[in-house]
Amino acid sequence: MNKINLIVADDHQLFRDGLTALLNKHPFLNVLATVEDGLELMNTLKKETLPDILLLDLSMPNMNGFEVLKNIRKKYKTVKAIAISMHDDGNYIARCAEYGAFGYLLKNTDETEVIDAIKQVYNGGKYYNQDLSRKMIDSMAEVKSVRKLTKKEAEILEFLSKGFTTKEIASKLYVSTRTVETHRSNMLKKLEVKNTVELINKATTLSLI
Amino acid sequence: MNKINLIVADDHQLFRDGLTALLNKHPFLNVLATVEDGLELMNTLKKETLPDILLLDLSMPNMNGFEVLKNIRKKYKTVKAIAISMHDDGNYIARCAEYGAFGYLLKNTDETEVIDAIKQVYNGGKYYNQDLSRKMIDSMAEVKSVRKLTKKEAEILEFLSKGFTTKEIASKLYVSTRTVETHRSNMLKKLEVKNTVELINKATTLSLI
DNA sequence: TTTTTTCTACGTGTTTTTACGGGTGTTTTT
DNA sequence: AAAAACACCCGTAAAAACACGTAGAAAAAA
Repeated sequence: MNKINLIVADDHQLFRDGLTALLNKHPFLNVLATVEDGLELMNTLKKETLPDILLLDLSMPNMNGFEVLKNIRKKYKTVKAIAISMHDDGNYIARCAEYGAFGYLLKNTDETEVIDAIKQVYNGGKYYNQDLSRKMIDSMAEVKSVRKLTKKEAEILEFLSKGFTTKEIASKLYVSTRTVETHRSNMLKKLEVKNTVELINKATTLSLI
Repeated sequence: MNKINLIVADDHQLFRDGLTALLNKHPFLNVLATVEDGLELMNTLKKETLPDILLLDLSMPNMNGFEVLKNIRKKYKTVKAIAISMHDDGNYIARCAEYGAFGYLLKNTDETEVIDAIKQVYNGGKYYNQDLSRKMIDSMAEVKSVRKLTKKEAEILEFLSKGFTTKEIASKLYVSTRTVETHRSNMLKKLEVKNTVELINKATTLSLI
């Protein structure tokens, strides 16, 4: 059996190194490289041998895990990504599945499960454990009903989440306050909430923000 | 030189195991146990040999790192805690210092720094690197100026952060909406912000919430 | 090229927030 | 023990934000 080549992507060096130390105890695994964000990853893939498996943290600076997944699927079809996240969140999981991740692991999983997942994915399978699959299905209904926010809406949401007032946002975007209010109000309807604080809370849990 | 006995506390098993694998490569370190939350830690300390050093994640369920630090200082004076957090946040660091942590490390530090910190603390020193110390000092002024929120204010803030409206909160607490508004407005002044969203943002970064 | 969606904006009536002020009881300082 | 500071409560009036409907032009999708 050939060695399985891996790359580990996570923004916390300690986690990265720890995980590598852990993986390296297994003689059939070979960690080719570790990177701290999506950008570095893409550069590494350009230059080095392609790995069989990519262990990918979702929350990274520069280019997050979701972006990475999209890119990988386009440019490096042979690389199979397994997401590693600390969020036990149906929406995250669903998005990973959608973007073509071959597996999803929680950071509070154990060594055995990681190894299992790697083996399974390497052999052509997928690894989403039951608990996670259920969460994903639960969140589906909700996510679908939300569709997406439009560009302008997302832009305004961004400002709202930083605490800017309607007036401030209007002047930044060179539109009338009414327009900003309309966009906000449309978002309230889309997400079925009643005020800005709830909007931001919900947008956050749906990772729209 | 005796071996340095350690306990690792973190809610993510993979991080815990990874860090342990990493520490165990060093012959003078000995990981006595790993635990996944503050409660389990306190139980372990009750029953087992006391460690020299405790590597302590701050964000854990059941009993978080800050609570742990308080307890440690009361009951187990010989155990020296080093906080390991992913938050590069002056306020966190300051609170750790206040509660008697002997060091503060970021999760994106490297192996060398961890080992350094452990050695230094074991030998009677403290380990707060320069960058962090500066952040702490920066945040000091701000934190002090904030004083504390009163009970009622904190209560109302809690509701606000969950997206309840003024009216809803008023009826929950059996006071007029005007009162709720007054409290909110006082908080806005205290934290020097201009609306509820900013209030919640700031309260969060100051960990008042 | 139709059709649909998105972005922009307005009007009107309602609700919420803000600014300013006042009152009572409790705790802290002097 | 008196004075000062704080915490909590509420009112009015004006300003801002909001709800809800409408609607045209531009952009995207079919």
